[in-house]
Amino acid sequence: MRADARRNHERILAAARELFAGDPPDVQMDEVARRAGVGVGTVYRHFPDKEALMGELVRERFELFNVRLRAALGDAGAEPGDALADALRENALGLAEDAATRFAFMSGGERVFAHAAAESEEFMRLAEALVRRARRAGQLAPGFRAEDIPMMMCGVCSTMGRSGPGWNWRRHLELAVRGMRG
Amino acid sequence: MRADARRNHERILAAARELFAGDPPDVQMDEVARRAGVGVGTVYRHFPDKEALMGELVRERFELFNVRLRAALGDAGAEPGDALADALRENALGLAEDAATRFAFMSGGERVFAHAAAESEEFMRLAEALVRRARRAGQLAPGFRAEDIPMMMCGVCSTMGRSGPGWNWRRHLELAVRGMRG
DNA sequence: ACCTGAACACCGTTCAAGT
DNA sequence: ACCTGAACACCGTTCAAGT
Repeated sequence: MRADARRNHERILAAARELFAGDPPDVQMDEVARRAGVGVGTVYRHFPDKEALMGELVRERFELFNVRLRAALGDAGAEPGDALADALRENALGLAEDAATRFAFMSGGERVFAHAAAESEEFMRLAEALVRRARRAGQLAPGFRAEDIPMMMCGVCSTMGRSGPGWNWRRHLELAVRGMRG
Repeated sequence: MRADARRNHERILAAARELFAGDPPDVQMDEVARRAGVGVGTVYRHFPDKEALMGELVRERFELFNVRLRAALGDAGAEPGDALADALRENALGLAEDAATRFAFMSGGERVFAHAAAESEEFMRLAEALVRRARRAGQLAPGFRAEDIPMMMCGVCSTMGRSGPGWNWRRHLELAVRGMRG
């Protein structure tokens, strides 16, 4: 990839992140191009369509999730149940601060997740290892599975950035964590 | 309201429900009009815009939710904690079978909920009464509040109709219910 | 190789004309 | 009062021309 192309690629992603963090449903491709300082055609050269742009945000977020899970796995000091719960809390916080990616997660279709397939599979492997450890230590509810984690994180994500009396994603997360632990 | 106008109103809503249950993001207003057997202008005469159409779906769903909560309140036989949990299960099932309204819930903005304000306030009153009873019976987790219910239902809703390994809204719901109960 | 932006297609919304 | 649907505006996407 030519140097200018690589720079454009990054600029387009940065522009998308900034704009989607603002008023996500109203983001236009022309606007992304303008903010990135390129023509619309260039946006489409790098990302086949709008969904692909969102897919890349999701893929990068999974990479960040995985960094946290790996750190939790490497941390031999903490109680396994706490290590898992804290990793989920940190990941939730990261997502709460990234409205652009939340939008991609919630409104993106299959293709968005297909683009992050490798990273989400790695996520599941790491989550399974953490769950196994916590289970052995007797710190999880009997029927809980690693596969429940994406659902619960998706649920907590769906309450982020929404307003309403009593709406607080941290409370929601703790409710879910209580369901996960014994 | 004239008889033909009332009939059109119902037809438009029915058409919207059917179409939004199919491929929600692709539903067009022209298509709603065609299926309802009216002109597009008539759709707009009855509903100021697309969001208003979704708002009405949400409002009617809250009415159904409230029917269940009232029934649970009236049922003196069951344990209060079970009465609450079962009402939530029934409401979740209703929503799971109604993809059109799920779309309205998840992708609708503030206006969608503003349109259902009266019904959602009634929902909170009923939920608070059920929670109070279950709390007195010692059947809820210490910090749980009625205000947590919309968050948890929103979370479970966000996993409905999505596919993925292990994705099952009933499991997600039971996880949340375990967090709610002691 | 890669970039540009005018042009096209599609769909939400309006409004002049009709009953 | 209410209905109709052609017309308009907006925005995702393409592609011929450029470097």
